[in-house]
Amino acid sequence: MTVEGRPASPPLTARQEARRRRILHASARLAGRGGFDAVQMREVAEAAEVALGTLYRYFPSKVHLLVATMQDQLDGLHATLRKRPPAGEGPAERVAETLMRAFRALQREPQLADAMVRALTFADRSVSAEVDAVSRRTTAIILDAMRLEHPTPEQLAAVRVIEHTWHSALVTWLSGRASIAQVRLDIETACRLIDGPGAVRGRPREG
Amino acid sequence: MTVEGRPASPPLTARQEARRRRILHASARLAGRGGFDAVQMREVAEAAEVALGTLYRYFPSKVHLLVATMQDQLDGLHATLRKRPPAGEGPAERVAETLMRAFRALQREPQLADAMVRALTFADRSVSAEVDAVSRRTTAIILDAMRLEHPTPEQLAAVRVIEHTWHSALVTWLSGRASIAQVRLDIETACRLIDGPGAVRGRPREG
DNA sequence: ATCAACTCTGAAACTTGTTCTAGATTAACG
DNA sequence: CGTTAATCTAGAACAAGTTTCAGAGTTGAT
Repeated sequence: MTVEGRPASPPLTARQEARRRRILHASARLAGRGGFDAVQMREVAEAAEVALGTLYRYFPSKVHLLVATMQDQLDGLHATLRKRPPAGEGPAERVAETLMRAFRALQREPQLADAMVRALTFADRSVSAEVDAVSRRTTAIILDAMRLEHPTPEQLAAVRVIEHTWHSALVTWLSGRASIAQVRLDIETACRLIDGPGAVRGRPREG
Repeated sequence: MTVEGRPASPPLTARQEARRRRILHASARLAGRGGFDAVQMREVAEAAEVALGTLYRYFPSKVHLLVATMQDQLDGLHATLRKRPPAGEGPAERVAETLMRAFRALQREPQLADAMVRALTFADRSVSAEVDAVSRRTTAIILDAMRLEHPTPEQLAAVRVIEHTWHSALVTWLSGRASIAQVRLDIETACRLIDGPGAVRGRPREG
């Protein structure tokens, strides 16, 4: 409820920006080890060389902190993906390819992924603005991969379902209830909605 | 980590069964008021007239308790649905109808829904067996609604995506980031996968 | 009925997220 | 510079989940 985050509000001084960075960095590093539980506010504060009260001024809760960490990581991912766009033939293929690439990135840091995703799904209404920001970034990544001038309403609806699937599949994988292969299958299934019933008449696709 | 739950293991005595019931009842009642945060272990213990240590012997964590509460509620829902099966024409329609009915049930107790769903998505590996049980119950409800003798592999894949969508849409609704109308749309979109590309060319068939 | 093993109770202790306070630092401005 | 408001620090305090422990109560087998 305090401040921070939105590029509006008082712009941060250089030292404040540096503090914010140190905090996010410490958060990601601790998360990279023990996952959600290892991100302990006292430890984050200490690692970032910041008082506990200051940490709470920048991020009003542990969930806020981890969601902000996720925004950070997603931005990095989006930039990476832009540099090497997916090569698939149709929108559905490209989206599936992009998401699986994102998945492999998360696989390299499963504990970090765990921390971020748990925070995201545990977030209550007080974090909805930040969670929404994460959701918008995800949508942007998917739409980028589709590379369509004018997505139809059906395709936009499909994107929503794909996002739900991506998100939920991630959760089941992180909690050890689904394999990567299963996740890929789920994502590919959801992506079939993109060139839905209409597109089937165009061409079956392959890959 | 202790015991409990699985119908295997030592069968519970009548008094133990009664304690378990009191605990689940207290949990649901408290959740029905303030949601996840209102389910405080000390209060649950007091309301169930059980010592705190005993509560933890029955349910090794708050998350375990709430997931067990969800199993309970789902069983009730499944029984209700069996009594009045969905009336839609095709499998997709019936599944969408069923899920929206479940949704309305949750709408009547939004705080309870919040507590259960937050617990479910926050659960870590130590709860995966219980979470899996919830997932199986959900799958059973959907397959019931489809009313197919031999669902194809594609349809089973569709069911997985529908479950993901249901689950994730629920989360976004509970955190105030999506309207009921939006949830309905998302579920209907996912349900289109059931009579997917194959069914379009062949025929809906029902059994 | 008796003994051993297990279960339940009540209460304190411990952990970690969160809040609060008093004083030191910093930043903006004259 | 000097002042004033905002920010930061160190540390105590509080809240709720979880653990632990000693003793009372139950249970089951003999």
